[in-house]
Amino acid sequence: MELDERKKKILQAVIRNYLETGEPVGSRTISKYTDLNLSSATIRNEMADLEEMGYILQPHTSAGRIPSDKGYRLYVDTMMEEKEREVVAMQEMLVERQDKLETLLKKIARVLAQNTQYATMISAPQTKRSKLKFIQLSRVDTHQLLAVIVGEGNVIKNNILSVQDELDDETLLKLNILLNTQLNGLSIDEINLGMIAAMKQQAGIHSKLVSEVIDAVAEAIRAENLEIYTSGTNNIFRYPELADQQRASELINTFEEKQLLGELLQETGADGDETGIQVYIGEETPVQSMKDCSVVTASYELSDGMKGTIGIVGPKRMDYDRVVAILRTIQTQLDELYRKE
Amino acid sequence: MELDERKKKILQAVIRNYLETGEPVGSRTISKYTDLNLSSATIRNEMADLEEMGYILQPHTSAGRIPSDKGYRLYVDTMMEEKEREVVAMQEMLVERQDKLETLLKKIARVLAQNTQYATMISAPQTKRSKLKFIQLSRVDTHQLLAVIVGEGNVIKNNILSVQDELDDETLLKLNILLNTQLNGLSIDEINLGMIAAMKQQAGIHSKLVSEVIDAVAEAIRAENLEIYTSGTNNIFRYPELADQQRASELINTFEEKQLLGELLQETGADGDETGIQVYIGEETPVQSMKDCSVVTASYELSDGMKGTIGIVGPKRMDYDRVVAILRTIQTQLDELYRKE
DNA sequence: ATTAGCACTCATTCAAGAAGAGTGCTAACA
DNA sequence: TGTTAGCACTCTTCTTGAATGAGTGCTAAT
Repeated sequence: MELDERKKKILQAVIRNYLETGEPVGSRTISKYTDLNLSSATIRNEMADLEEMGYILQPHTSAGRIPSDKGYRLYVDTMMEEKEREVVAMQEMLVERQDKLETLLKKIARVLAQNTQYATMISAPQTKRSKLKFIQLSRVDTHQLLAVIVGEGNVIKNNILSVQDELDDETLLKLNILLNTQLNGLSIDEINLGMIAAMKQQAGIHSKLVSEVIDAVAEAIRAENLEIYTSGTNNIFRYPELADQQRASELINTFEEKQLLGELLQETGADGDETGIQVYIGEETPVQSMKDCSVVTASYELSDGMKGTIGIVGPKRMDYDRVVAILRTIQTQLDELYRKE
Repeated sequence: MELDERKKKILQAVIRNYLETGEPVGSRTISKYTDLNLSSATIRNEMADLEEMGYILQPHTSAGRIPSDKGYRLYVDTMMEEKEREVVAMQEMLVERQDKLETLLKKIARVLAQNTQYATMISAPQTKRSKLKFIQLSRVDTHQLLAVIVGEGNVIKNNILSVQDELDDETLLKLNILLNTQLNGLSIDEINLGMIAAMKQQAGIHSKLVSEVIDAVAEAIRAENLEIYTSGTNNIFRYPELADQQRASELINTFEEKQLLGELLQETGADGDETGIQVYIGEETPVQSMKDCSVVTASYELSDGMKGTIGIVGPKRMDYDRVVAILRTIQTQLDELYRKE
């Protein structure tokens, strides 16, 4: 059987209607809703075909039809029209660049959640790729050093290092100079064991103490924890099909634990189609607790190598058009904000 | 009418039983459950009295009784016995002091949630009170300075400051020395406008630029945002009386927004009885969305002035004895960890 | 003061019936 | 041959009423 133009139109009508109402949609509704001028009986025949082909399904014998994952997939891939309107409102929220990346990301998550009425998440750029701009060791206590590490995009890391013996001012100064000249401009990926060994050698005599510090700094730089900010998790209660205890509890847990979210968001980063936007429908998502949801992810890039991902989680009858449009807007906003400088 | 010994015993039995089952408890149950050797009829009479006095109430005419807020209150104030057992398991989780306060607090929230099966929250100590240990300005870019501020307990604050003109190395060094000598050991509360003015004067000629920087630093020190970490929010789904959509959604929202939590936690800090532990039952909580919950808060103190609060949110039939015992353990743990150094 | 007994209340459960939405199929029609 | 009207059928949902059972309040006896 072939999916001709009329069947497509009917499928589209079914999906659009279901997106709005969340209720199974019957043949009579379609007959009136579309401009096809077909009777409900004809629609019924076509719908039976569409069901056989797997694009829609019936919750029970005498109910209307709802889109299957396959149906949504077709819709997203070929029938969707991005909505431009309503997106502008977000712009003003993002115009000024925050000096703290964390603040900016939290704000984006928040605004997105409010705007879409779905749950949102956003991963901070991996520091692995970001280049070191500045390192500084300072003494805060007799046996404690503070290491401040600044990366591109003003990502800041602090670490308190404990040392056995006391460091004199001169050694500290030397160490600072050494660390900066050696490591400046490198990305964390590029700092390997060989380089650290070389640095230890250069540092010369104080071997024991100094190497201890260098190791600690290397460790601090390396320590990677993927920061993820979420917002609007309680939006899931807006959608009855997600709001029952079982599902809601699992979802909220996933959002709280954040670890699984990380995997989901990172997967997107890897799997880059040209737009950086990706849609997972139902079972397609790699996170089990979201099997009744759809997830739209968009990767963003602040500057070279500083990549993160934004994700929006909602019911399968999510307003794909709008969500994709909004994400695209944010992508360009961030791009403009950080590129042109 | 007077609350005699027997009535108290019956009330206690009703509450204990209700804490376990979550179901209204009837006269017959009490008759068997207690060692009073009274028939259900007698119990019924007593229960009628207790109801009249407002300690228990009937969901509907022919149901058993459940404790009222007033009943819980009496229980918590006079009948509770803290449970010692089971608490030990937490100890090993906290033995080693984390170098990052944030990590420690998150961990506490997590462990508490897992241990109690309630939702938990913990506020980081207010930096207002904490004494400055160390300030450092560094140049990260031509027009950007990084201010690192370390307080007692190794609380670290970073701020990127933007400046109009360029600062030469010498001025920067001077500024650093000035800031440290002037401000070291003071708490943020103590840094007032007069002091800042004096500093500007001392800094001398470069008035414009320098005063700009000093203002920015003062601002950075002052900027107060109460950090709150939460965990186990989805535990509320374990308790049917909280798990319906309306309530659950509101609660989860409160936990996500965190602002209201802040007010709740701060209130506790102010209102210090000697143990630092406080119980809010039902309507007593200042947060509207928790009117069907009970909240137990405990303040902790890391070192002089570094005070924060831990909160546990659960159903009114929360296991008060156990929760209080656990919180008390944590208090002493933190105390030992930070005092003896 | 305590208890046994009994009538009464009310939430909960279940089954049966009615209503309504929507289908599939057949037969008629253009 | 594609489209449509009509009708029987299916299945969910809502309502109703009866049965069940837990638990009470009250009265009378101990």
